[in-house]
Amino acid sequence: MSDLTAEYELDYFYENGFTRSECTSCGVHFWSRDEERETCGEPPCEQYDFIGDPGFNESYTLEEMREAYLSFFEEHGHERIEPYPVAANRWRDDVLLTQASIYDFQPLVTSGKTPPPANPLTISQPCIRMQDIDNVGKTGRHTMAFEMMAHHAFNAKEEAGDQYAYEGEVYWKSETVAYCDELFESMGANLDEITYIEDPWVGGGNAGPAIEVIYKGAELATLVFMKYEQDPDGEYELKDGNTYSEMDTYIVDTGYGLERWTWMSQGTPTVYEAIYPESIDFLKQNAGIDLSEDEQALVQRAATLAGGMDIDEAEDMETARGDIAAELGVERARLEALMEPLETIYAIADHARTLAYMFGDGIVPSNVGTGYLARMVLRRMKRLTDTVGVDAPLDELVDMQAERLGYENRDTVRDIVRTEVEKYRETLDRGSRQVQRLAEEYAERGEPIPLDRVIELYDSHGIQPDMVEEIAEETGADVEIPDDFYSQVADRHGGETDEEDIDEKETERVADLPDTDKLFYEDPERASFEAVVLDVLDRGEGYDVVLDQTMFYPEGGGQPADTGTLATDDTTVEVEDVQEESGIVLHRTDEDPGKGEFVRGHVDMTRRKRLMAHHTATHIIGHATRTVLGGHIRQAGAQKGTDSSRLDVAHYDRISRAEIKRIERVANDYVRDNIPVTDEWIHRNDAQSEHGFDLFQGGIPPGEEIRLVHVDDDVQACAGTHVARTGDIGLIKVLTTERVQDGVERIQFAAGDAAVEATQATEDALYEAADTLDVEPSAVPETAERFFTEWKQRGKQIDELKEQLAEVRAAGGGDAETVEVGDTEAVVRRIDGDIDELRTTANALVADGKIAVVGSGQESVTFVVGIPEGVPVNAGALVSELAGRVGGGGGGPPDFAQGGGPDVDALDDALDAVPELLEQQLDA
RNA sequence: GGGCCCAUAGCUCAGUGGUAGAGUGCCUCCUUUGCAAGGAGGAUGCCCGGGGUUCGAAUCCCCGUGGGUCCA
Repeated sequence: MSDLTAEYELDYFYENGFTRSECTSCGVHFWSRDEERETCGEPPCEQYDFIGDPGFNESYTLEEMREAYLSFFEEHGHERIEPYPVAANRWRDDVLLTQASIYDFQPLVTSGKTPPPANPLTISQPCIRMQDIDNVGKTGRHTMAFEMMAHHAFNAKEEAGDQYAYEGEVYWKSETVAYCDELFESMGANLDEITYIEDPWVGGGNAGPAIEVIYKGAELATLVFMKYEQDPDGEYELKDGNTYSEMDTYIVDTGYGLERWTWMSQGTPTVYEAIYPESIDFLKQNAGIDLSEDEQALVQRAATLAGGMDIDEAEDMETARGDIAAELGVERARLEALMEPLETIYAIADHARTLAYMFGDGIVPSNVGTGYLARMVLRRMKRLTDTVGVDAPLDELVDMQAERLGYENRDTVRDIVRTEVEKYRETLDRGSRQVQRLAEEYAERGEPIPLDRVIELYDSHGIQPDMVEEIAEETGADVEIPDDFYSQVADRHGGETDEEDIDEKETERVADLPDTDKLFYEDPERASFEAVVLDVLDRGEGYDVVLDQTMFYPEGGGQPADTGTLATDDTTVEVEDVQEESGIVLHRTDEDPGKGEFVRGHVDMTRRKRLMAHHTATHIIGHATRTVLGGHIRQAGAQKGTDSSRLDVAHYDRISRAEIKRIERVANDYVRDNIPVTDEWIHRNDAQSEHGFDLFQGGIPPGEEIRLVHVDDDVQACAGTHVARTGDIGLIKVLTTERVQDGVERIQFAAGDAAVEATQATEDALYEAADTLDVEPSAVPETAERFFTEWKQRGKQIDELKEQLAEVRAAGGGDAETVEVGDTEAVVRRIDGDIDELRTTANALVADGKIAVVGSGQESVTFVVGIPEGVPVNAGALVSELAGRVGGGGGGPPDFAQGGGPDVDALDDALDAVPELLEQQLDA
């Protein structure tokens, strides 16, 4: 394993009198101005050294510290960049949440494909790390939500020339450490106390040397120097066991925790009291937590030691708590009773802030993706508030944070939280009823509740095991929840199949051809064009024709490919499909037009026009939906077609019929206003800074220049073809909505001719129904209702009549064959009716104290046998015997049985045998 | 994206191949009456939709629809 020791030999360290030492406690290497220093300074090697004794000259609020940092780097030649959303999946598809500022620039900027918005730059990026969820509140320093203040510089090796989106070196390691020192100095920190720990960094396919910056027991910054990428043939083997090679680009990636810096400046017992003091006060008061001075002092002393309460490092929380109690000379139980409510309060505030970021940035609760993570956080927060007795509504707590963070969609955020809390309440209600039933069942039996039932409750119904324990105890049932409960749940999911996406694109000789000139953007209404065949690739099932230029739109952005023809003087070939591979348009044809030929292309414009109408309509429907339902509406997928299209949007509730009507009306207003649809190619950084991330409704386009399509004030990055004016669409008709996932609604609609056709189809159905009912179309609902009611009444009437008929039959007469069996009269009879008639007849006979054997032989044979109480005949056995004679089977309880078989011809013989069979049973 | 669970009376649910049930609510009557309640009787239902297996399906199988939940 290569170590990167040489990487840390910075000129800056030598020029400023630093010494490299090895921590006597944990063995890491670190640099410090203090040559006597023995430990690295980070917990657990040392404890917090600033509680009650701030490490900076002045006390800063969160907002002040953010501003101080950003303006410091602005003054040092960095451009300030607006933060990105916490939902990282808005611009990349490999992660869900933003976990570091560098996420903003992966993968396109770090790989050098696109330029950074500024170079160098500074930013304070909101981040969410779900993996810290168990530490939140306990260590005094962990938060799920935090802002990573950072400065970044993107460098490319001189010899790489201009093949990347940025050139040359801005600055590298020494300058980065110098900035850090200078920032500390400007805050009035004692530079002698700072340690720079060597801690190589590996992550996300990249790696490089990195430095952890420790001051007074707290890690305040990480300076990462990204310069390697994962490479199976690479010469460097790093700590994750993979090999890496050097990249042409090398990037300064720093991270300064805004919350830690604020905390350091205030010296409060925990970070939480430093960053949202008013929330903590409010929650404490609401939960009725009021500490005496002694208790306050104890809490403060415990806080300096709380660094050891890290679930990732501590053996278990109880032991860690015990150690701290011992150190303070108090009982563990006393410390726990004092600390736990506080820790819960801290966690609640952090959960609220996390949710404010998530919902504020447009995440919608769901059973998938970021929406699921948000749901988990919200439910956990609800449980925490219940535990500690906070009765303020969650939407208010989240709103307090959303206000602080300056979100403008606070009404929507509150609405989402309320809806989601209500959903959780329903789940809990449903769950507790189920657990109640289960517990009663097992309490009655005196058995413990089996574990797999508890696992099922959790896995299928979202019921936490401690809820089962609680209810079981109340009900008097036993249940045991093992420590590895959650891993047993995980086992149930076993065999998680990661389907491998082996998508071997054939780039081969296509790569050498020039990019195809796309004519369809210039004039999307034009059908014909002329071109030269640059190459023809035989694909076995057809040919891929490469032209120098084309009017054919290749499939992309949810818009299907054009079809049409290519004609030479000799032949005409059909274009069946069109795909694009790295800038080259491949026309799939049935015949070979001939390489080097001059062709006239003709696009099927009927199809194209329908697709264009649907594509523009998709933008309009999206915009209308956002107008009607709120700014959180975001495209979650789309597919255009010639007859209809669909748009999936993220929304936290079902879309009502009334809302659909409003969406339809708003959409058609845009059509009626006949607004011009315009497009422009602009630099992605300009597009992003002007329009934000809502641009990327349909995915993230590659490249520096991106195409924007404007429809009124709706702007989207889009490569598709559109109508010239919204009026060209003619009409937009919403067809259906369905819920494709929790939190995702699919809107299906038709545009233009297709909308007229769809409306006609609906009308046809209505007219047909009206015709059948012989009423006006407008009377159909009323008439259908009347018919349905009448139909139900008749059903009841028929039942009554059958009953009467059965009584009449039972009273005698007809072709009944009556035999005496022992002391009882038996009636054997063929009634060609349905099973209900046979049953009611048999029941009526039994009520008269007679044995009833009735059979029906319409399409198949059915028997019903009824036996009065006290008569020693087994109905089941008799039916089974009779049914056997008609080639079927049957059975039932001893007093009433049914059966039958397919052989209708054998029915009468079977009935004739009944007296004999009855005698046999009596004799037996 | 994947796994699992659920759908029966207005509501909450039982019913694992053989005559659709309970509690609650509803209606009528009685008792009592300040309210609450008590007694007797009654009506509850395309057992989510569509196919299949079977003599027979609420029940088993398949496909939908709607809802829930866990995981990535």
